[in-house]
Amino acid sequence: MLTLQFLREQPDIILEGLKKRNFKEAETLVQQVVENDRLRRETQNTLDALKARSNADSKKIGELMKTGKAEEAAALRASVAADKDKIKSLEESLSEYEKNQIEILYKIPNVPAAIVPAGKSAEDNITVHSHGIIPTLHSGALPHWELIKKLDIIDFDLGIKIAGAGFPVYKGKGARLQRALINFFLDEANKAGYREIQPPVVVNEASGYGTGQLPDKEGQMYFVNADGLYLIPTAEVPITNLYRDVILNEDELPVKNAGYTPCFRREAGSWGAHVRGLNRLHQFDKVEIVQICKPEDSYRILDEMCAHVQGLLEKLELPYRKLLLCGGDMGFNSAITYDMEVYSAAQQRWLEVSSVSNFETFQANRLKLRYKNKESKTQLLHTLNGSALALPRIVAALLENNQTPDGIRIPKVLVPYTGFESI
RNA sequence: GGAGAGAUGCCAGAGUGGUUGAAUGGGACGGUCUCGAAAACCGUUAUACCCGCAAGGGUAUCGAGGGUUCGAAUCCCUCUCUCUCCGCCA
Repeated sequence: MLTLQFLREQPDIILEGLKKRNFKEAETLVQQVVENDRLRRETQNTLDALKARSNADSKKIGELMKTGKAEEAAALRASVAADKDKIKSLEESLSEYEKNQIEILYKIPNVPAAIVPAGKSAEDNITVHSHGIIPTLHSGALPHWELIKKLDIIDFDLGIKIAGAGFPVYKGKGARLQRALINFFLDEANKAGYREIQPPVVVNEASGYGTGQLPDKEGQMYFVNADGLYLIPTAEVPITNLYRDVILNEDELPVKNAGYTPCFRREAGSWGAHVRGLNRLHQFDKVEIVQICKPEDSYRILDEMCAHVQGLLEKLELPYRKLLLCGGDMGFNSAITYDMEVYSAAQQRWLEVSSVSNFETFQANRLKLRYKNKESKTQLLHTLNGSALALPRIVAALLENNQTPDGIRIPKVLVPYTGFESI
């Protein structure tokens, strides 16, 4: 959620930035906020003055009663009663303006950072870095959905039997590979200075609003009706919400947390081509890294986080490319996003395995996440997060790229975790 | 699932209708004292919004929402959450 101050003081910068997202309603919405805000302030002004008068009068009545001047008190009472009616109607319109303000603000996406290119779709993203060699596979090489059947390590049919499509069952070396990757990612995060967090995998409504999944993406989350809880689509939600309504001290920054959780996504309406096998699931595992920092540090930290993710991919010996997303392909909350994609050799496709974003104050404003600066003024912080990493597509790429006629070769760095060198 | 208790400032905890944004204690911060520290003493210690160049002023907030009243932390209603005991249970 953009801050009102920003909207009020620099609407031109916002409109200019939102053009890069190809966000058509920008002008209308910004105008609405500014106008609504003007009316809100006007109303609050008269309301406050009226309340001030009635407060003072009430105090006077108390004094008059004490000194036994009942008649004067009665006269004042009448005038206060009259004010009260006005106060009530002004309060109603004030809360109407406040409600409008939130509703409009929820509809305006974050303003892209200066270096984010304009664009409409994934085709306008910019490849800023690539690494590794795309492997040439032996003849008879298979896509991962064939490999997992042949090796009997990941079973979609069993998942369908006990849950539904998109909930695979990992078996034997398949399950152990999952556990190995999770532990590897967590250990690497720990080495990089992240504190490990194990959050709940369900969150309440307030948390959904805090990180911006609600109200927009309501249909994308699984919802437990009986208890009003949402299954988390990413560990970003619980881990960032730990800091909802928090004022940090400057010396606690930056906050670096990381956590492994299963992630649940309904992916409503997004099934079809290109989503075979592990490419898109309803439940998957992911290690997420989350940082909270002072505004002036966030772009340095964004680079640091990207470097961490790239390091993981390099250690896993996976060819990858790093994309700077264009305005139109970026998430609603993000000011800038880098995607990491690995090459999946049998599918001959790039697969997104990580998304590293700086939200600047956009999330912090909703979360009321602030810090006290040196002048002991409270100021909004910046939040960032990134996948480090999401498992299924990593597994898909590992299986496809590392297949040999004799089996799947496990990357060296993982062997201490898996306890085996090939599948 | 059954029964009960509670929700007040950073924390603990008082306050049952009229200068109560809120006693008191603790913590934290600043100062005095000290070579330094401890102790003691003094002081400071909320957030949001509005008006204002500023100084400053106003409004709201004692879980949330509504009601009674000229006036509510205090009375009434609804909701939420937490805790305790019992039950169930990894």
